[in-house]
Amino acid sequence: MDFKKEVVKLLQTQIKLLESDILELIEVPPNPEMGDYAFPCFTLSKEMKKAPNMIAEELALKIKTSTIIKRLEAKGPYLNFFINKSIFSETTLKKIFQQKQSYGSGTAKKEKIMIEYPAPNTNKPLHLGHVRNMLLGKSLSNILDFSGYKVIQVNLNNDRGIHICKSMLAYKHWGNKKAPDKKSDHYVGDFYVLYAQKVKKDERLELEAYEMLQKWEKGNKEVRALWKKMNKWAMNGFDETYQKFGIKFDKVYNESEHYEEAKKIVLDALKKNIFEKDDSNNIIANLEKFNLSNKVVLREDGTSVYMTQDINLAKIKFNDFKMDRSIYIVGSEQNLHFKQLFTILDLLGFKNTKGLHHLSYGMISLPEGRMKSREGTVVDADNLIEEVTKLAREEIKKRHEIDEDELSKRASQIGMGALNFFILKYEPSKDFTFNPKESVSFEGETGPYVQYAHARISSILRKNKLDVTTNINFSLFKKESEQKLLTMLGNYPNVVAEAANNYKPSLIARFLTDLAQAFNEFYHECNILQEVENLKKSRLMLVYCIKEVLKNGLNLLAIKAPEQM
RNA sequence: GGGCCUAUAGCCUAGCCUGGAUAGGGCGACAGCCUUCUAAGCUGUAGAUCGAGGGUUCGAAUCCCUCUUGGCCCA
Repeated sequence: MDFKKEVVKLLQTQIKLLESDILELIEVPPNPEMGDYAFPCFTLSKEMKKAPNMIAEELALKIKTSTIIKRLEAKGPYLNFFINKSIFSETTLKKIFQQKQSYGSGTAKKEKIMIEYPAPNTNKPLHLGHVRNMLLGKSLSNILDFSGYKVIQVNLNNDRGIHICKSMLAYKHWGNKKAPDKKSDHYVGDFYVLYAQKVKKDERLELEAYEMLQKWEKGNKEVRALWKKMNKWAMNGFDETYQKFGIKFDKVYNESEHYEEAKKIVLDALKKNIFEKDDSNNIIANLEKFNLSNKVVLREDGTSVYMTQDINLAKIKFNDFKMDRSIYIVGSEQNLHFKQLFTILDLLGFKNTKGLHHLSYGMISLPEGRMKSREGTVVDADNLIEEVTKLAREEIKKRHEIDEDELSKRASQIGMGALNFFILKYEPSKDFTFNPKESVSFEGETGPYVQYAHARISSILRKNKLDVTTNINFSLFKKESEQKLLTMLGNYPNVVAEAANNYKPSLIARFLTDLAQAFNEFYHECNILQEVENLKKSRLMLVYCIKEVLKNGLNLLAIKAPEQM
């Protein structure tokens, strides 16, 4: 049942516009009292040389109603359409009841989409920036998968380079060959911070780190062994954190495994005159034609830069998966880098440049300023999880006396719910300041607010199961709050599609706040269990469907929907 | 010096791509609502020259130009 199409059909009986043009024009009135769809008559007024108000009034008289569109009304320059509410209620609710958790999903598509995230450096633990990255990657994967695409999630470890050697060097000097006595990536990170402190007093360390890198490049056994050991610590630690966010990768690439062959591609392209040499003998890509600054792709001493790896990895990944689209989730400070990368790949004749996309997200800073790993002024991912879980635990304890197992389960669901939602509700491109004290709240536009609505419905349905063995009357939803809910439920598939098309999980988060809010208004206005049998059944059906959609949307944001809070 | 992004109430934010009917929310403040389905909730009040100026248009928070602010990047 497509109500909008019906509006188009009715309009076409009187006006000579294409279906697609009319669809573009149709909007939803700001207030439900004004109707369900509106057709603005401004554009017609030029052609017909009449005031839009007049046109609206004439059309209102001429167009005949149908079973689906019950009434139409001219309101100023708008022609407003009122749909048959009970047909709408019935089709929407029945659809949700039948499809359950697949309501809003897209038809299976052939298109394969690769999502690459969070691509950490293996010399320090994951921080708040990675948290944003991981949540975007994870939820976008969920949304695209739900929309019917084949999603491939890959990670890339930046596991070689001078920054890695710095942690290694500090460990070599002051680590006393000890095994980690804490989460192993944090242990590695401590030596990175230690290096930064020591190098301030002794500049020679810098040279020493550089020598270590050279030894590594030459395959020095001792250096390689240390490198292997510490990288394993780092990656094992990351894996634990990925698990907390429910992240799994289809494939993990390591920079160290590919950096040699990457150089060959560059040298080869130099021979073909695709690249050139600059005054300092670096190999560069000349991008002047594209209004981009030139980019070094291989240093004069033959060492590779990030760009060298990225060119090669783009090819490797494509050969591995033959994906149609490839989305890199990387911070906005690398906007130029990715513009250059995609242009360079184009120059090199890479087949799939149209499918490349940099999903850029804004910086997160702290009230004190920018986060700096070297100085230890970062919000650590694991500590953050611990903190929000602890806060959630305290909130639960204020309200309930429950056993430890249940308590820790709920605390984790609610704490992580608050964290995920807080970060995902912002548009990816927005910068924001993270204030640890104020940011993770459980009231207002938050994850727990949405979860709470879900838990309330669960509680109602525990007390009275939804009975579908007898007929449900779908024309009993007379309250404004009920109508608002029905409209929102019907619109969910459009929201999901928009989130998928624009790579914006934030749209789902906004929708969920609105739906939860509409439910809470309804909840306070209308009783369910005390109502007469007919209305009780209808309302149980309504809240059942709201619960399904809340859970559905939360899932897309990788947030659990607790039955009890 | 060049490029990209940003600006909406005390604070955070939606709307901007695709111009349209009174600029939505949230936090905080103030005033109310728990013997009734979970008060992590609900209702109400106060709070916005949509950064500034100009232009396009019947109509601009939305499109164009200039300037300012803050951020990121390149040299």
